[in-house]
Amino acid sequence: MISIVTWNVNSVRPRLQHLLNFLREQKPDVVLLQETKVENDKFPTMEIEELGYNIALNGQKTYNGVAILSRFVLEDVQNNLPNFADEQARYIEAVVCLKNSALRVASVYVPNGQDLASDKFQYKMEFLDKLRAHANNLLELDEILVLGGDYNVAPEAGDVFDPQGLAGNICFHPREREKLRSILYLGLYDAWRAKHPHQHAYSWWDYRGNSFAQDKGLRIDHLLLSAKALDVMHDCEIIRTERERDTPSDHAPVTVWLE
DNA sequence: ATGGTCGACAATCGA
Repeated sequence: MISIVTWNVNSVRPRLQHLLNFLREQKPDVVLLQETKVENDKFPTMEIEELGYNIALNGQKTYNGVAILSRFVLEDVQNNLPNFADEQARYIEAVVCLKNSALRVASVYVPNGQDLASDKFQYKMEFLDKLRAHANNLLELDEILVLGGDYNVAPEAGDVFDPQGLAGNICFHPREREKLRSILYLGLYDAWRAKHPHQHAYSWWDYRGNSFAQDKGLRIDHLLLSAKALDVMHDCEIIRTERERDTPSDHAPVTVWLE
């Protein structure tokens, strides 16, 4: 059994103790981090390596930044989508070398988009288009593939606390949901939803307005699995307890276990 | 009622 986690940590440095405790307690095999908000030479590499992890980084100052932590050797590390000259560090991909097979993973940080009138929304649409094109190429390899990350899109009504009230809002707008579906229709599967067809649960809660206490959240952090990965999925859970801690990230980790 | 709360960074900006 191997476990793969996606977690938007909202800056790795103030979250380091939470992250190290998570690694010690849960002992995940692979961790896909988003919003590390730090350049590579300032990433807490030593502390994480001491716990037995290999690290691949695509860091950036102040904003964005993604990383892969792995108990197994990482090969073929790819920073940024190969078909998209992006100045923002939002994508890193690698092959995880298992004993008798290989697994390809990516950590994805889809732009937030701000609001529909913003040019940041156009950038979000373009990023999702480029991610779709690259995912289509990856699927041709017919591998065990896990594209984990903060997609900043809640797929369906059951993934938001107020589907009517949020219908036109960023992260739940029909245009974003359509783009996410276009990626899923390539043959990728939302691991958590596959395991919990009828449940309502969230992975992100705004710091503002006491949102977590009222469970006013969105499920925007996803582990998208190729068919071969879904075939061997054992479980998938949102680790809500991480959001309950003092000074948490606004996102909870999501873990998938593969046999 | 464009508020509210974080993080980075040093006055606002992004989320």
